[in-house]
Amino acid sequence: MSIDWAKHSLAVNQRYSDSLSATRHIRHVLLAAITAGDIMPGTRLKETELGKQLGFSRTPLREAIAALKAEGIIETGEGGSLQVRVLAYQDIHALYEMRATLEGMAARLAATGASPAEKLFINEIRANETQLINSQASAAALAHINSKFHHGIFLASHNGFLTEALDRLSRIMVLLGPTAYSLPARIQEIALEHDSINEAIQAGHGDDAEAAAKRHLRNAVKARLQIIAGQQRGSLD
Amino acid sequence: MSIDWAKHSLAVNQRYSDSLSATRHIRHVLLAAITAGDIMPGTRLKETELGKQLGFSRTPLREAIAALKAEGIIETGEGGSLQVRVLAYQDIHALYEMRATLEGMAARLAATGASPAEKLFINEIRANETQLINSQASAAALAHINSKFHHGIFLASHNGFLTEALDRLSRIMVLLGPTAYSLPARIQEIALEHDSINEAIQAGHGDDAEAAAKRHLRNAVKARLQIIAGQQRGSLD
DNA sequence: ATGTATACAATTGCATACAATATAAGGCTG
DNA sequence: CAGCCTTATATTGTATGCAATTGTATACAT
Repeated sequence: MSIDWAKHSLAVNQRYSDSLSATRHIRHVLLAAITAGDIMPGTRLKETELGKQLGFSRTPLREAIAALKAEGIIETGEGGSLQVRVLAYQDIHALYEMRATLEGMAARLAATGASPAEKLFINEIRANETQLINSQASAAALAHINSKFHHGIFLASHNGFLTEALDRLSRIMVLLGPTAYSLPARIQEIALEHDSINEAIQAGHGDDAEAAAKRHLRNAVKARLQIIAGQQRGSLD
Repeated sequence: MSIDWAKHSLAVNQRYSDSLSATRHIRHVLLAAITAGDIMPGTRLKETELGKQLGFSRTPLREAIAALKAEGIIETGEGGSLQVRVLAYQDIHALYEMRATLEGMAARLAATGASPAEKLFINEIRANETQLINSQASAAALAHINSKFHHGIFLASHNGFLTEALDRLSRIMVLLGPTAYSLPARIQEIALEHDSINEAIQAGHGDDAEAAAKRHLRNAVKARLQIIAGQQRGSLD
């Protein structure tokens, strides 16, 4: 395998201006590589090889891996070998079930407790998303603004544990591969669903916001299953 | 500080028959020590000292700490120094708010999706709890059976991510100190609240189970605030 | 030809050694 | 006497080396 680590390194360094410990740096780079699909679930990770490629010794590497194992991104195989976690089919349902509950909670709290500034901010992100969709932006750009919209709601919940739990789930979601923005038909649906969440939050209607968020995620899992069905190949050769 | 590490080590070894890697062993021992109150929140942890006391080198120690940092049990101070996480007052509300949502979800799923065997198991734990209360068992024993009751419901939800999230919250809860079982008046209330959760689960009533679990946690946070108020001392000397 | 056993290579787990940084103390100067 | 700078010590961050375990390949026997 030959992965362009510099690409991921750069994205990290831009934000932290090189003043990141090796352990945290490695953790970010590994996450970025997994998110980008450069390292697929099930890939075996060899400490020696990774260390050489990244230019760090095994000690900080192992610490970063210990953290990622605690988060459920990396798992140890039977013989102690390391690999990127492979999600089972039922994990997908469990994952979206959790997200539905937690994002529903976040939307409710945002509707009832967010500050005016936070609501304006969420509304603005939503407007930007509309612009991007109308300008036929790339799937990556749409996925990015989508993250910002959801994350803005998380933060507006004013509950650090909720935000952290949802962030953690988001990181695990990248193990599922391509986002729903690879389905053109789904893009317009997402826009409508985000609109109803946003409107309920702006209006301060907690019940509506929670319901809208849960609906959004029920539809999201449906789209996800569609993507997975499209990826099926090889198993019947 | 002189902590009886052997006590915590033993508890680990009993269950895993000494075949635990140093990293996992250390992680368990540290968690046990924090849970037992031997290491209070805010305590500074020095790697060299801990390593010497536990009889391991700093490498596995740092890996265990990296995992605990990822879980939010240990945090790094400004100069990179390590300390057991100190929860802020508002963290308590956020924590219980999360638990209310997640335990409500777990109770609902247990009511609607648990197998007959799982429901019987939960019912049995509940019966054991009644026995212990009637026999004036210690606060520690009551806290233990309480954990088993809640954990049984988590597992019966058949959602690994939910179970993991709740386990994680439970581990963070130990940072709050003594359990509600130190309040004699609360014990009977807990029994009643557990009963209504259990009955709803046994009857398969999802809505009722969720509502009962949420009620239980709203009362729990009230009791927790009472404990904290009772611990107030020194600040007005 | 297939199954098994043995030897070798590769990889992980742990410990020690070294480097960099933060903290604290003590002396010097204003 | 107070404040700051300097230095020394303590603690964290990183690298390397060694031991033990696991995976693999090859050879031999059935």
